[in-house]
This record gives sequence, structure tokens and C-alpha cells, in this order.
Amino acid sequence: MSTWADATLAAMQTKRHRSGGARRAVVELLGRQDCCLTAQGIFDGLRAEGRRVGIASVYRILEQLVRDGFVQRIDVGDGISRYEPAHPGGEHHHHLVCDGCGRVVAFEDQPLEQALEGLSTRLGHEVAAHDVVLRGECSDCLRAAS
Amino acid sequence: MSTWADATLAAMQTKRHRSGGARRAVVELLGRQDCCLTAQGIFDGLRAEGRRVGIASVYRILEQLVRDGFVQRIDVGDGISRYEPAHPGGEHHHHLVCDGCGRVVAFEDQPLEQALEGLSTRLGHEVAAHDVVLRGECSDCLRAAS
DNA sequence: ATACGTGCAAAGTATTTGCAAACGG
DNA sequence: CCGTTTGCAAATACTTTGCACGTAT
Repeated sequence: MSTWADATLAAMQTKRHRSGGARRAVVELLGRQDCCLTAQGIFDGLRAEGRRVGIASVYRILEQLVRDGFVQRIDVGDGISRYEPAHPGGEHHHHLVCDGCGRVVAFEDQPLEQALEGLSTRLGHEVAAHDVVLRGECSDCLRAAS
Repeated sequence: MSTWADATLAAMQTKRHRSGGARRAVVELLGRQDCCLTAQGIFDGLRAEGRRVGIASVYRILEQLVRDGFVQRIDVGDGISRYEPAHPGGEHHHHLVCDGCGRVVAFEDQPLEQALEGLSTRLGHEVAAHDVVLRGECSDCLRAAS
């Protein structure tokens, strides 16, 4: 379960030298999540655990993790960045944003994944990463909007 | 060529009552573009034409146009929103962001489009809109990074 | 004439940066 | 010990809001 967190911490330690407590805390918290978190959400989560961190450190650490490819930054269009562990090669999910309540839920879809894989060659262009964001009303909001 | 601009202006005039000069200017400028523009880009473009508009009006007008479905808001992950005419039903393109220079270029891909169309039924969930953003190095940057 | 549209300036909010203190190796 | 990491506070940048004036109908 914490395999991503361990691998990430080990790899970061190799690249840079010191490994501070705040980075470990952020990575471990991210490793426990299954979907994306906002920077503020990570900050709140760490504070809730009693960890005294600064929001700036959270941003700085996330920036490093994104730059080194361990974390994927996701932007669903509300102006707030979200972050989640990047599982290289492995399972891959995308996000569905509810137009009503703004909730973000994950989904997987094999045909979509295949179409995305072929893109790189069809475009004759390197594609390092892809984000797909769908918008629509979630079942709760559809019912409420009747 | 200006068919989108005309249709949009006409439809806006039906929904709301007055039709001010700033909105017309924004819609006409958008209609002349083929890919996405930032709010600041639209503002600069209008100023360059000698139109004295406020950046706040640009944002307000874009918000209306997005809400009414005439303009699509695109977020490529750099924290700056981009806007482009929405061509309902018609051709549909997505965006490729260069990791090197940050430039945004458009692309179309039929297999991807088909996978996206099927998503709504496969997920058992209404999907009103979708954004796909690819990241990778553009040919210029690939060459420069050798 | 009247209410919506617009421009300017000020406020708001997510994120970044400067800097001194804490900390790891 | 030395240099990276961190927390705080201040700064930045995009976007939104308040308000008075202009403008279309």
C-alpha cells in the first residue's frame, strides 16, 4: 500500500541530498490517498495529524514531486490545483467533475486509454503525459435538479 | 468565417436585452482566432485595435459566454485560463502544451474523439463536456534540447 | 427615462518568494 | 559544521467585485 511512498522517498533521497520531515509527511499522506487532493487539503490533513508545516513548504514539495514525475498535477478548471501520486505504467485514471456540486470523482476507461496511447505516434509528436477532464452532472445532482 | 461571431451575438441579444460594444468586440475578436486565447491576450488584442476596454469587462463577458455555452474555457495547468469559440457538434480540437516553451497548439484526432463519445454510455453518467490536455516537447524544443 | 453594460480601482484568493532558524548527514 | 529544508510573512499574479457613469432600447 505504501509502496509508492517508499519508492518516492527513496528516489528523492538519491536525487537530492537531505530529506526533511515535511517532505516525508507530504509523501506519506499522498500515498494514503486514492484520488487527488488540493494543496490546502494536504496542508489541512497534515495539521490534523498534528504536523506543524507551512503551506509554502507543501507547495514547494509538490512542485519538486511534480517536476520529478512522482506526482501528477491535475487542474479541473476551478483554478485550484490538485495533486495525486503518479503510478508509472500502472493503472491510470482520469477525472469527472460535477457541474452541480463541483465534486471530483475518478474513473477508468480502457478504450479511452488505448486511443490516448496511439496519439503519440499519430501526431508524430512526443506525448509525455495526458489529462482528461470530463464535466457533467453526477447522479446526486441529476436527481436534485429534477 | 464570422458565422460563429454572428450567431453568438444574435443569440446573446435574444437572451439578454442590451448589447454593449465591449461584448461585440470580444466576440468578434474571438471569432477571428483559431485557437485559444488568455483573458489578458484578449484584453491586449482589443487595446491594440484601439478599443478602450477594461480587463474586468473581458472577464465578465467571457464568464457569460462560457455559461451560455458559446465559449469553451480551457485550463492547461499553468494557472491561466484560456478561451476559445465552442463549435457545437462541429469540429472539435484538443490541446498540446509544450513542456519546454509552454506554447499551446491544437490537434484533432478521430480515434480519440470516438473513445470520448462512447464514454458517456460506458460510465452510465451524463458527460456534458470534455477537455483533453497533452503534455510533451514540441518539435522546436526537442531539437533545442539535444 | 431606465435598467443593463462598462471601465476603473480596489479587493480577494491561490500560489510563490525572501529570509532566518532548524535540521540532516 | 555546511548547506539543504522548513515555517512564517510578505509579495505576486490572476480573477472578481463595488460603484459610478455611459449607453442601448
